Amino acid sequence: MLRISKLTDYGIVLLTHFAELSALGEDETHNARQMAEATSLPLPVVSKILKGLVQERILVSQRGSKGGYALGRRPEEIRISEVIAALEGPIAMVECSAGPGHCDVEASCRVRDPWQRINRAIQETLERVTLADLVSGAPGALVQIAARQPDAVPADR
Amino acid sequence: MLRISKLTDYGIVLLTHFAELSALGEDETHNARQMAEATSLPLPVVSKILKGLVQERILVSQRGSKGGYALGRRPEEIRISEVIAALEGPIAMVECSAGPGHCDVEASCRVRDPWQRINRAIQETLERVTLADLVSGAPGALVQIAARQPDAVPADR
DNA sequence: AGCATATCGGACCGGAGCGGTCCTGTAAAT
DNA sequence: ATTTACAGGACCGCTCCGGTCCGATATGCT
Repeated sequence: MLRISKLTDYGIVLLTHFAELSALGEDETHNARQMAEATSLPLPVVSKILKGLVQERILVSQRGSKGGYALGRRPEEIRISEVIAALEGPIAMVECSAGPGHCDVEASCRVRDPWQRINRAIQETLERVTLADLVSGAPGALVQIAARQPDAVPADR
Repeated sequence: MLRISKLTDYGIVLLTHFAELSALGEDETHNARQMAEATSLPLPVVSKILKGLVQERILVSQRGSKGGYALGRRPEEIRISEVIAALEGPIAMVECSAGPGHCDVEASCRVRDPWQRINRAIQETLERVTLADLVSGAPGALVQIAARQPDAVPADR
């Protein structure tokens, strides 16, 4: 299916919401519960995703009481490719693209090199899209919250 | 990981071999066993993949004794995107890109539209690469693809 | 100091889908 | 009629994903 994982999809939604809040001047940290409520996503899932994004410095975290998360950089500096890489590892369409040693006949493989190029093309496409591109337009963002119901998870309320 | 399935990867390898045989003037049909031996892949797997490729007319099949498979079109007319679609369904990075009805709040979703564009960009990247590009020793086309600016992602800023 | 809050890091688990096998039916050649 | 080979399934183990939970740590407040 050539799909990204659901977690990554949710991650984009969460980051979009962060960017919207940031655009409104609310640059303080927001905790996981607030983000979960705003996006209608389960809290544990949100928590897991935000943790993953912190490790790649896409978000910065503040522990303890009054703690929470905030964007680590400006939305224009956050590329979609980075988000995907943070949440599901390196972008590699086939194993052998991620590094050597994944295939025992890679020395003689005739398609490895073409795959590398295709992979690069996709990667560069994803690098050209930033978080700022996703939130642009559509003023009146405050009312319209990026709420996505997970279709596999029953609404637990 | 943004990866294609192993089956699809094998499918590309098999098709590459078909194209090479075709370039040598050997245009007869080749049966699954021959292809399995030539690529060192298990016969049942090869059989399964070839069956899938026939359904999308990428290969044509000949039943019975002396039967086998052959390319359904010229290598220049077989796009990688078609191969992926044949073996693992429509190219959709998120469920809601594959069609309506996958998400119950898609009407108000703020990130759906951006995802559609990203999805299209990837799809078009994959459409630009044909089987002929993969077998040509000097993949000039692929270099161009990687360098080309895909205007498919319109900067909507 | 002590308590409450909230992230951090990891373990844990059920289910879906993938990789892979096998079996029965059918078409074609000898 | 027999043999060959594709067609179309069912089937199954295994991995990985989506999702939950818990203990540890860091911070703010009283």
